[in-house]
This record gives sequence, structure tokens and C-alpha cells, in this order.
Amino acid sequence: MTIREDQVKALANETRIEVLRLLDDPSAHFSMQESADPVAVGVCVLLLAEHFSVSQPTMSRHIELLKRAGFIIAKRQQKWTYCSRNEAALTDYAAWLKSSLNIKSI
Amino acid sequence: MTIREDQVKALANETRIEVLRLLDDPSAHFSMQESADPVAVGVCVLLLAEHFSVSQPTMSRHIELLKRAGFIIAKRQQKWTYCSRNEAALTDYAAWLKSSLNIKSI
DNA sequence: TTGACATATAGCGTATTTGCTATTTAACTA
DNA sequence: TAGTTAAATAGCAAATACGCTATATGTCAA
Repeated sequence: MTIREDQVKALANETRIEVLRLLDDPSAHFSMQESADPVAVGVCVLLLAEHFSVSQPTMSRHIELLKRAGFIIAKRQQKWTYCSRNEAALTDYAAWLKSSLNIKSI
Repeated sequence: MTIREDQVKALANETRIEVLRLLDDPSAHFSMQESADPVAVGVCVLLLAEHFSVSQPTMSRHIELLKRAGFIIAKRQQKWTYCSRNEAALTDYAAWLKSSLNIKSI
């Protein structure tokens, strides 16, 4: 599995796309998180699981795949794992897709 | 299945990405096609299958998925089905991905 | 040290994807 | 009409993906 395959597969799932979307503006849905500032630090896995009404292990797996693709950064702090977007990786992927497929202009 | 899901799934496969890449410059690999000009008309399914060393039915299905995503246009002429890129759909998808994920700039 | 909470991992069942071969359909040609 | 070629479809097997529950691990507080 190349990184590009990982990235392409990571986006082949509505939940994971929506996670990336939510993490673009964590304050909109996760301002109730008290252990850490969702904007500055990230959103913990359990809050994401609850938001999507999936089990904690299921969300953990989604996060793992997004992490492997490089799209999110997960930092462990105390007992929480805080997730935030890796803007550089997202920009890079979009640029790769554009040039790789030779998409005219966006 | 929404069109976006179809598109996202269509790109979740290396062969299909490569098909789109090849169809951007058909003359580079398919100039031997005699029944129709590969640039003007498109590339037939069997030539694509041979290029990837997959069976004709397998390539036929890849084409079907790319067609459903709107990424390629397949026009039947005599006994051949000629495939060409749908630039508008590719551009539209890239734009959607960019704005949907709020990717900064490409 | 025990208990709790958040996360990660293991293991399982189901659904989907992807390849194949065999067959059918469509278009042509001798 | 019979045979040939290109593509599509049906049906099957293997691999992957994705959800769950149960359990292990890590962190902390009483």
C-alpha cells in the first residue's frame, strides 16, 4: 500500500469524509469538550464516535485509517487521543489528484 | 448511492485512476487503434483490458463504474465502445472535494 | 491497589469489491 | 446463414471493508 492508495481508500467512505469536514471547524460541534480546547488541541475519539452514533472501536478504526493516510494527526494526552486535521497532507493530496489526473482547473 | 459516493468509490482503485490518467493522452499508448482515432473518439475496452492485463469483463466493469461516476463517456460505435474522459465531471469532482473538505489551495 | 474511563486491539459476521470463466448480445463479414 | 469479433452480463470465489462485542492497555484518582 502506497501512501496514495491509503489516501484514496481513506476518502472512499462517507463517515471519514465527514470526520475531516467536522474537524475543519471543531467549535461548531465539539465545544462541549472540557478536557482540552477542541480547536487548539483536537477532538477526542469518543466524542467523534458519539456524533456518528458508532461504537468507540469503529471510530477508532476510522481514525487509524485517516491517520495512516496522513489526513489527521492524533496526539495522545492523558487518557485522550485528540484528533485534528493535517492541512498540509490534505492540500498535498488534492494537488496530487489534480496533477495526476491532469484536471484542468479548480 | 449519491453521485459523490459513486465518484469517491470510483477513485478508490489504482486501475481506475490509471485508466483516467491514460485517457488524458490516448495517443501515448493507444495509437495502434485502427478502428477509430483514439484522441478524437476514445479508446476501446479491449485495448484498455490488454494494457492492464486484465480480462475483458473485468475492464468492462471498471469502465461501468467510471461511467456511473460520470468520469468517462463511453460511446458505442459499430462493435466497439470507445471511452474518453469527461473533463467537466473530473473538474467538478475536484472542486467539490476541495470545497467540501475545505482544502486551502492547490 | 482498586476502580473508572478513554482508547486500542482481537475476533467475528455480513456486505462489498474485485478478479475470473462461461455465456449472451450486438455488429459485422464471408 | 454461419462464423467472428467486441462488449456486456451472470455467476462464482477470494479478498477487503466495516460494523459489532469482548477484552487488553494506558492513565488517572480515590
